[in-house]
Amino acid sequence: MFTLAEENYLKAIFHLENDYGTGVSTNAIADKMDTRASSATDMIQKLADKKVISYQKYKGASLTKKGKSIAVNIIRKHRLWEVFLVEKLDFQWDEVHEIAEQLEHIKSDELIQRLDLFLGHPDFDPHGDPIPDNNGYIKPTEKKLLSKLKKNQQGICVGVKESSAKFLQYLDTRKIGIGSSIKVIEKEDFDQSMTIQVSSKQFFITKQISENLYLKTI
Amino acid sequence: MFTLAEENYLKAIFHLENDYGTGVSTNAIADKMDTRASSATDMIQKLADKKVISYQKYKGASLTKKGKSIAVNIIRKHRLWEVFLVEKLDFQWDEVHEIAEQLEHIKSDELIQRLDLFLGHPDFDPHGDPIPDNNGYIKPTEKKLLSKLKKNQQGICVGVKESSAKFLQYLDTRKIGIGSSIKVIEKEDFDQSMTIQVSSKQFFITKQISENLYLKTI
DNA sequence: CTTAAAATTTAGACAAGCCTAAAAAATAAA
DNA sequence: TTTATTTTTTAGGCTTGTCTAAATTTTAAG
Repeated sequence: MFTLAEENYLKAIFHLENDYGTGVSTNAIADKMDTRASSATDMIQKLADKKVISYQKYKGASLTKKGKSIAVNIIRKHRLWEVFLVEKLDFQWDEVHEIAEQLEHIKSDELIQRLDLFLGHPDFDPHGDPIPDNNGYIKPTEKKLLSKLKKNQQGICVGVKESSAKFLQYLDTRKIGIGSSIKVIEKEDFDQSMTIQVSSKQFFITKQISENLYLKTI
Repeated sequence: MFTLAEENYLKAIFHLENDYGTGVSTNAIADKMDTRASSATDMIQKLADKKVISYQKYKGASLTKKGKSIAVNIIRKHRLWEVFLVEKLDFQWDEVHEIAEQLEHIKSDELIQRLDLFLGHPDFDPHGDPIPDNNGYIKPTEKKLLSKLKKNQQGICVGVKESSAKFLQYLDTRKIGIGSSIKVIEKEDFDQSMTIQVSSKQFFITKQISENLYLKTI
């Protein structure tokens, strides 16, 4: 069995490997966990002892098959709970992350199986992230960062990269959400800022925004 | 803020005061928490420092107003989650206790408020225990242990005292549940065993059973 | 009322998970 | 390629919550 802290480290390492490739540095982990490198080293050694990561001193860490399976299961729980909070309890999409961070650690396979059924086996969470199935399989989705689009290209918003409450609220006030149709009207080479059109309205957005919005191009 | 362990101790002390009166002994707490008296002493002293129990060495502990309010809130959460598990996820009443033991520690007032609304402000959990309202008020219910009834008296089952899976399954196999009409057919003075009638069927039950079933007499 | 038994507390230790400070290794720069 | 910088690890300490063993207090028995 794994402690709360162990589970959170495994999840962090999973996300880091996903975003920046395999072999995660101690500093990257410490950073993600908002802790010190020395604490991260301690935990990395413990997780290596437990065979959920492979690790060589100074060379970074990678999840083993077992570690990945545990991490994906936690992510599955997190995302299912987020769907529950939004669909059943009428939370806004920017309010659910912290609560799901707690709920994801509840231990009961039966619970998750029944929750999944209750929610109608959803494929995506409220931020557009795919929900791993019971075997840990994550359906690959073709999505592009808005920042990668060129002038006049368009797409449907299918997800957000960052999901902080602040960012989600920013989107809310501009009526941008999952399903919104977004078209690039103008793109500035110098600072990557853009003018985009969302259902007849035009907005000016910075690179920081366009790098955190996923689109499915059409 | 209170840790998981602190919350569990507060809950235990609340139940002990409820069942056996105010001023709870260290041993009783240790017993309930399935730990050693020395560990209980440590925690009792910590809780006293935090002003959630009043405590004098060798004289037992009692919840302060603040401590009681925290304990009741945890119990409220526990019972609401039990309702959710049974009503929405179709769990059996004997399967929900352990999961609710975890869920009761999720920290979010908003969550509980919305869950309560989602469930339609239930008054009782699946074992017949009253759900404290948002202010911590527990509606007093007049209920009697089946063991207190005399021959030929009858009532409606409104709750169970013990809620272990084993006991609940025992009741299930005999089709006894919340709402069942139960009549005392015969009562043995010597060992307090009884013959009871539940919807045309008669059963022989021991004292151990009748002391764990609550009835509303009619 | 004095002694035996039971209940409770204290003392000292340990694991988990974190910290700071310092040492060691790896990487980048001159 | 030698030095400087950054990254990572080690060493030693702290808190929480637990334990065992021993000391102390309370209660019960004779």
